[in-house]
Parts: sequence; C-alpha cells; structure tokens
Amino acid sequence: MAKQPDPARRSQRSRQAILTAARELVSEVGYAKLTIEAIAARAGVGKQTIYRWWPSKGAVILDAFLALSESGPEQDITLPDTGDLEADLRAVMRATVAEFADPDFERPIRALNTEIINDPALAALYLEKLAGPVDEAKKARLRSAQRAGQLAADADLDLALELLYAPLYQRWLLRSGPLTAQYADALVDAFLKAMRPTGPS
Amino acid sequence: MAKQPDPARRSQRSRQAILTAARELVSEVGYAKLTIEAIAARAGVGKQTIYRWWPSKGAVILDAFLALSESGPEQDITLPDTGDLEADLRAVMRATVAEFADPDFERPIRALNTEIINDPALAALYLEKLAGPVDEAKKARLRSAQRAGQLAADADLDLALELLYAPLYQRWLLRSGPLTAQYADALVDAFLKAMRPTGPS
Amino acid sequence: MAKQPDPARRSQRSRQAILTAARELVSEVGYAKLTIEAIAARAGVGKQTIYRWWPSKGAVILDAFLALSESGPEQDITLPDTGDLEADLRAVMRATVAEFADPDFERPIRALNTEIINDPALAALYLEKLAGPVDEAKKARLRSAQRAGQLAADADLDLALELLYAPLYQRWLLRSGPLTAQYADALVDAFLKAMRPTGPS
Amino acid sequence: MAKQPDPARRSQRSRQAILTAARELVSEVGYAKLTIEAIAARAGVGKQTIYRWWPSKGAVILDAFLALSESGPEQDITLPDTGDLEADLRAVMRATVAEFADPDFERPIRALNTEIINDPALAALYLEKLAGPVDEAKKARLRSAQRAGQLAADADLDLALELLYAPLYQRWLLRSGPLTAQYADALVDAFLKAMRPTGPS
DNA sequence: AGTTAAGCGAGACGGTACGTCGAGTCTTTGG
DNA sequence: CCAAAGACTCGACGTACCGTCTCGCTTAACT
Repeated sequence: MAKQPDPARRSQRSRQAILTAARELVSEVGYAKLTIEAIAARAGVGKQTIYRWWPSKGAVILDAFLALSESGPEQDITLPDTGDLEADLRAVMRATVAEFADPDFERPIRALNTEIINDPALAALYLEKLAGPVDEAKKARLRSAQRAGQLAADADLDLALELLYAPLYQRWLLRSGPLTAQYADALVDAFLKAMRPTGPS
Repeated sequence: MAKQPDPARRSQRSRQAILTAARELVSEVGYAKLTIEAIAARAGVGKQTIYRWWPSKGAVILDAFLALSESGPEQDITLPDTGDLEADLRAVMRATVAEFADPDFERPIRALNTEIINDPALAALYLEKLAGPVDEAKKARLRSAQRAGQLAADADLDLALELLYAPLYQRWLLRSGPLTAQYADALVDAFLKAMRPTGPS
Repeated sequence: MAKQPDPARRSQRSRQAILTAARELVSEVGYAKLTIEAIAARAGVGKQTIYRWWPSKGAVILDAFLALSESGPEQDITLPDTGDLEADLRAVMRATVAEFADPDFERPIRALNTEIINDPALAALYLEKLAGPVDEAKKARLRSAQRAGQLAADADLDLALELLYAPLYQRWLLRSGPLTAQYADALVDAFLKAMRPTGPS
Repeated sequence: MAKQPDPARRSQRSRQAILTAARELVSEVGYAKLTIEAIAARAGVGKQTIYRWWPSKGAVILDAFLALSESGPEQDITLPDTGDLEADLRAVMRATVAEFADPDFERPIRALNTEIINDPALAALYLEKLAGPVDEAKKARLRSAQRAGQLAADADLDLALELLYAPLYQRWLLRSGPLTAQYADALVDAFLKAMRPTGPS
C-alpha cells in the first residue's frame, strides 16, 4: 500500500504558486504545450511537489479554476430576476456569448474541456465543483419562472438547461458558427417556445 | 523553399496501411496514448512517410475517418422520410443515442473531438468533410417537413439542428447525464414545440 | 556560525541502529546503490539524525566498520609469533587470502575502498583508525623477526608491509588474478628474499 | 527480445564528441560529480545516444581512455632497454611516480579505478584493453633481463610486476605515503633482491 | 515537579539527475 | 529515386535521492 502524503503538512505557499503558474501558462502557451516542468519552474517548486498532490495535469488545471471560484467565498451565484424571464435570459445568454469570445477566457476553458473529455474522473469533479453550482443558480431562476407561470411547471430543468446552453457550447467548441447577440436571442426564443406552459385547456 | 512531395508518386499501399493502423490503435489504446511511432511500426512504414503527407496526428485520425466514409463512395446520406416527422426524428435520435453508447464508436470519436477542439484548421476540415454531408442530409429532412407544414417555414435550420443534437452531444461529451431512449424522445418533443409553425391567423 | 550538536545528548540507540542498518544494506545492495534514505528508513530514524552526526555517506560506512572493531574492545591485535617467520607469514597471508574470498567480507570492503579513493579526508581516517592498528601489529611481528636476525635490521617496515600486502590488495581490487594459497606462499617467498639480512661481509 | 542498434549506422561524429566531453569533464569536475546529462550537453548530443551505445557511465569513461590509446595506432609500447636492468627500472619507476603526481593524470585514473572496483565486467575490459598491452611491454623488458642473466630465469613475471608496481599503486590509491624518487628506487632495490638469480653451485 | 531546550521521528520541500519515451529531422540503404 | 529503416537532437516525462527545513513528541537537565 502506497503511502499517502499528509495534507496537514502541505505548503499553502507552494499550492498557490502552482495554481497561479498553471493559470498563467495555460493562457500564455495554451494547454497542449503546457508541461508540468514549466509549471514547476514558474512556481519555483520541485516537480515532486506537483506529483505529490495532483494525479494528472488536468487535475492541476481544474484545481486552478476551482481556486479562482473559491477565492470569492461569498459566491451565492445568483442570476438576475427582474420578473421578466425573456429579458433576463437574453441578458444572461448575451453575457455568456461575450464571455466565450474573450480569448483570455477561451484558452483555459478549452484546455479544461480537452482534459475532461478523456478523463471521466475529472469530468465528474468538474461537474460537481464547477458546473454544478452554476447550473443550480440557473435552475433557481427557472424555478422562479415556473412559479410565475412563465414556464411549464412540469419541465425537466436539466433538459431545459441543455436546450438553452448546449447549442452555444457546441458552436463554441467546434467553431461551427458565429457567436453573436442575435444568436443568443434566437436561442432564448426557441427555448421559450419549447418550454412555455401549455395553454389552459 | 521547401520541396513538396509529389502526390502522384504517393504509395497507396502505405497510405492505407497507415490509416488502418491509426484506426486500430485508437480503438486499442485510446487517443491520448496514440503515438506516431506506434502507427508507423504497426503500418510497417517509416515515420517520415507519415510526416511527409500529414501535418499532425489529428490530421491522420481525421483522414482515417474520412477514408472510412469514402469507402462507401455512393453514400447519398439520406434520412428516413415517412411523412411523420415526429416518428422519423425519434427513430434517428434513438439511433444516435445507441451509437454514442457503443464503446467501439465512442473512443475514436472522443479522439477526434479532442483534436478538433484545439485545432481550428482541423475543425474546419472536420465540419466540411465529415459533419457537413451529414448535416446536409438532416437539413434536407427538415426542409421536407417545412414543405409539409410540420415545421415553421422561416426556421433557421442550423439553429434547429443544434437545438436537436447539441444537448445530446454535450451530455455525451461531458458525461453529464444518462443517454436513453427517453432522453431522445424528450429532445424531439422540445424540438418540435420550439419549431412548430406559428398558428394561422 | 553554525550550531554544533551536543554529543552528550546523542541517542546511542539511534547511532547503533544506523550503523547496523548501514552494514546490512551494504551487504544487501552493494555500496553504489546504498542511499542515506534507505539507511534512515531501515534504522527507523529521521534523515536529519544521520546528517547531524556524519558528514558523508562514506563516513557512515567507515564508522560502521569502526564500530565492529571496537565491539571487541580487548583488541590488542597480535600476530602469531612462533619464531619461524616464514611459517608465521604463510599462515597470515593464507588467512588474508581466504578473508578476501568471502563475499560477505568482500562487498563492504569494496564499498569502503570506493569512498576512500575519492575522499582524502576519509582515507586519512581509515588509515588512522582501521589500517593503522593492524599495520602496527604486523610491524611488531617484523621487528621481532629483525631482532631474531631473520630480517634485514635496516629494512623500512612500511615498504616491507607494502611489498607483502600490496600485490594481494591489487589483485583483489582489480580482479587481475586468482587469490590462492600458492599465491600467498609465493608472495612470502619473494618478500623474504627481498628482505633477508645481507650476509656477513 | 530487445532490438539492438546497428553499429554500422553509428555516428562517428557523436561518438568522438561524447568521448572528448567525458574526458574534459572528468578532468574538470572529477568523477563523482560527472553526470551523463553534462556529457551529453557538452557533446551537443542527445542523452539517448549515450544510453544507446554504452551500458554505464564507467563504460563511457573507459572508452574515452581507450580511444586515447588507439589514437596513436602504431604504439608498440616498448620500455627502454640499455642492458642495465637496474638503471632502466629506476627510470621507469621514477617516471611512473611522476605521472601519478600529475593532477591532470590523477583525476581520470581515480575515476576509472572507482568504477572498475565495483564492476567486474568493466575490470575485465580494463585489464584486456588498457593494462594488458602495457604489462606486456613490461614483461618483455623483464624477459630480456632473464636472458641476460640479471633475473631469475624461472621467475613468475605476473608476480614480478605486482611486486614492483602494486606497492606504488596502493600508496597512490590510498594516499598512505609519499611518492618520491627515493621510494621508486627503494622499490627497485627490493624487487631486484627478490628476483635476482640464485647463485651458481 | 515543572519548565525548557535539545535531539528525535517524520516527512514535505526545492533541486538535480536519472533512464525512458516520443516528436520531428536527417542519413543511409535496398528494391 | 522513393521509401523503409532507424539513428539523431531535443525536450518532457515521472521517479529517486539529495540535503534542508519545519513540525510535534520525547527526554534529559536545570531550575
């Protein structure tokens, strides 16, 4: 049985330096050219210190993102709720489109996706730690819309989220089409049509 | 100026051996552990012969798939058209779900996606050569439905395809939920609601 | 100025455990593959405890041997003196040959020599603590022979010892020839010829 | 079964660069601090090229020395033979003493000895390729002396060489005494006494 | 007896080098 | 005269130890 390192003795200084270096390097050289060696060098850390605490390069990257999220500890992620579902969704979708267009944001996210695709364990971690909370916030907004009678009360919210976001995600990932505000609006329209409450008998 | 190899003199024997070896190895060891060296060895070919004709590992993989498609050269891909759009879509979507569940199919496709995400040039090639023809067939079916008044006449077919397939694609790629026949049906339902023709008057 | 550890507080338990572990490991894996880490682990001791008390790996090994010699504390090493120099020397040389042939003896001694060759300080320590007393005993026997008129009275005893033992040592170290009783006898013969008293004028 | 590299395709340019770099580095930093990595870097060579052709660091060093000897290909090593054995031996021994005192000579030789002690295969190679020819030349001189009646005709020449050189070698290796011209002379004296022909009648 | 300061086991740390693997290039050889 | 074979340089891999550095925990000596 292999000996496990003792988390109590872990150097927080090194941990932060590694995560920061990983984030910087992913932005600078991209994920494909990212090496453990470079992270260690940039962080001023022995390679073993990385291998000791992370099982794979992908895990480091994921952790680097998690650390970002955690740093704002008050993150009760809440989406705008003005009562006008369509307006709120458009705002959110347009913002998402803009986010995906930002190169500083794009590169690390592509990196993360590359790893996640081929590593189920990492995917699970990603869904739980990063995607999960965000999705929960989105669902909360949709539930509010359901209570307001703006959305079918029996709608499957997981499927609803996919309907809304998956087309955007796919287009971005495969670069199969332009990501514009118009596109965002079109998605909201289609989503609302699909999910609108069935009219009174 | 670098010398270009002369395609006329290219050995078809080597080309086929390389593509076959690539396909086999991707199935056996997965994409992450696939190496040019292994492909060359398996194909009984010098490494240089691979580098001479393909710019990257991803290009070889892509070519390996293209070769498969081309092998049935008469493929005017056509989707079933019984006149009943809902039934036809359910059949197609259920078949797609089943396909994604087949491990022999899954590994190479994940491999391809991994490469495509990080290589725009490859993505373009993929969209043109592999996804394109299939999408065209899907759109043809939808256009037929439009003519039959089962689908909004002014619907954006690109967006329509995304609405239908992207949720499935995302769920498969990120392993974020089960891929079942029920799920396929639910997607078809949502799609039809979103895309149904706006009532008369 | 670095703080010196206080020998009075030194743990004898740890010291013995380290020396024993060092001796065992040298026998088991040989000197080249011997590591401080392994010694510490085997001895159930922190690495620092070794670094605190010994300046180098070679010093630990040397100490391990010294400890062995010291354990028989009455060691007034004395060589047999029957009055018959030739017979006495043959016995001693044959015993030495046999000693060198014992694998349990050979490995540690080779280890020690490896270190000594490249570390003058260690060599000095070795000569003083280990070789010195033994050489003194040998010289005592030769002096006795000089008094008995069996050896040139003006012979340089350091050189005499070298003449007798160095060929054996070299042959063993470089494995340049067989170590047999015959060889031991031949060395004694040559030695006696070289060192016999010059005849009366 | 592992594939063997093909010596015919070996790059002589790389081989020479490696041997030269090894020789230089052993002189500069000593054997203990010599690393394969440094040799490769200095030689402008990939590490693999070293590992491909040599089984160990010691083998590289040995080869580096062999290459030196081979470079003067006509070397019928011959020792001076003026007819005066004592004078000739004194000259040779004094020269040897001087050689051992030269630091540029000392470091590599110590390096070589360190390796040889712990590696029987290397030792055999050393004896055959480096020590062998030199010893043969020395024996030739002694045979000449035997023919001239200056040495016992039945003397074992291997033992003779050891008697003459081993004390010097041991004193140098263990730094157990000064290496002077006087010492060289004393060794010659002792040697001649031990090996002189037994008187007539 | 209680305090305190050392040595101690443990083991994480920044490093260096290891020996291996594969990438992509260059050279030799054989069909 | 192309392409197989494979040796080459390069760089990263993941591992093993180095020697240093905290950590708590004994354990002895000195209040």
